Amino acid sequence: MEETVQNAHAGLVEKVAHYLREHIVMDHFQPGQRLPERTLALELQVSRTPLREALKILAAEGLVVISPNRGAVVAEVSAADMKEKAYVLSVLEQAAAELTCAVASDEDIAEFQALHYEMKAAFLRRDRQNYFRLNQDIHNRIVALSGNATLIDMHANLSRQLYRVRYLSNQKNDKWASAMEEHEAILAALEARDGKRVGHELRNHLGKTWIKYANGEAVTR
Amino acid sequence: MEETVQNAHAGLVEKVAHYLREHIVMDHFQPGQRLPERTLALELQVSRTPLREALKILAAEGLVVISPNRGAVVAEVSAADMKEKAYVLSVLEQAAAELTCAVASDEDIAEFQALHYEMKAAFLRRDRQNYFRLNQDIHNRIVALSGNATLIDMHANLSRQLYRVRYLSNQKNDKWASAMEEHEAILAALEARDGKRVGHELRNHLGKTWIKYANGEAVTR
DNA sequence: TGGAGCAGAATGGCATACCAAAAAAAACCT
DNA sequence: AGGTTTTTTTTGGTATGCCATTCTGCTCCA
Repeated sequence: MEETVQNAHAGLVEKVAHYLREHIVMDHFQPGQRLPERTLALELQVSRTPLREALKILAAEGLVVISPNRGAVVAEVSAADMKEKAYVLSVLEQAAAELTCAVASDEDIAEFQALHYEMKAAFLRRDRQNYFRLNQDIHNRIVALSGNATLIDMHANLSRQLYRVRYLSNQKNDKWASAMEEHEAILAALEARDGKRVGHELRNHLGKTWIKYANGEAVTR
Repeated sequence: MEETVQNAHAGLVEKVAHYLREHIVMDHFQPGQRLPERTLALELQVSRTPLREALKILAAEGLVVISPNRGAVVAEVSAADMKEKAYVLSVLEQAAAELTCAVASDEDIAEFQALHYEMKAAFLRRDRQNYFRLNQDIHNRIVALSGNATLIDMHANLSRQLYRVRYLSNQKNDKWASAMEEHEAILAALEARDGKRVGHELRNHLGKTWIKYANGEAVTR
């Protein structure tokens, strides 16, 4: 865990790990694809040592799978896996929401409102790109405000693993309008600082999103 | 993540990681204690390479902290950290319980009953050791039956990190009787296959356990 | 006497070399 | 020609060495 703002000057393995994470998550590496150490090391202009260490980290995060004497492979993610992860994600967000409601300041709520209406603007303009970004932002902020570092880390981790799916889901979501409505409900509950309700709405919202994805099949090879 | 039954013959890093995990979790290494590569490698009779890789894994799991150019240190666990983790643990167990109730077979429930009454026997004999073991067993089994691998992994991970605290908490728990009562309630809800209720009782149960700990201060240096 | 500065020792970071296991390819036998 | 065995090549696992950074404690100066 720990999420030192990485990058910059810190260790090579962090950079490598960060690089690989991004590429896996953004789907530049296919699931199942092998990650041969020498080749990759050559490409990244680093030696095998930091690369190997980075791979161990990614394995611990569940993004790659390392088989003994067989090396690292980009983790296969079945629709079932995604559903599982999404479920846990929703559970975590629900829990975070309850905490957040208990501690959010007026300014925090105001910021949620601001983000929400920005997002609504993006929705009205059919600007999926910004809608997606703001949507993510709101969800992350709900978790961030919870103040529970463990929760935040785990959420961030899951969120990363679902990024790809979530992004694609956003692109072709035909029930966009209803998703927007659900967000209205979330905001309303936030304004009322009703933790249980926010949690419930969130869980409902996320559940729907993912069911939509799961049915539509997708991506995962 | 990933929890291949490891051990046995698999890679050296797995063995080293497993060894360190156990020792950290069992409190054989003090929080804050440095883990110098050369020294440790010498002790474990391995070279620095697999040790370093093992440390990266443990860092990803949150058991050690690695600072750039400064090496690995057993993660400090403040009472606040523990409370955070315990909270998330309770959230995960609650979620797992709901799933488990939905899928548990009659045999599964029977096994819960069996374990419960074994535990009750240990309680009546004031056998804290076995009480603890059975208690853990029940909680783990509830999660295991959920069928959600992500949830299971995350729970196992958190559970490890809390092992030390939980163990000590068990040793000096003066509200043992009420804890036992809570477990009665959990079993009853399980028998009724009332997911919501099991989840609620579990969350309540765990919450109390940890509050007891947090007040009593402890361990954490 | 106390603090700033400066060796020297300790330690982590990265690269490389060597070994063993597995996979691929080639040769051989039927 | 097909399949099996053997050899070669590839690839991951581990050890070690060198370099950079940090830490320690000593010296020297105010």
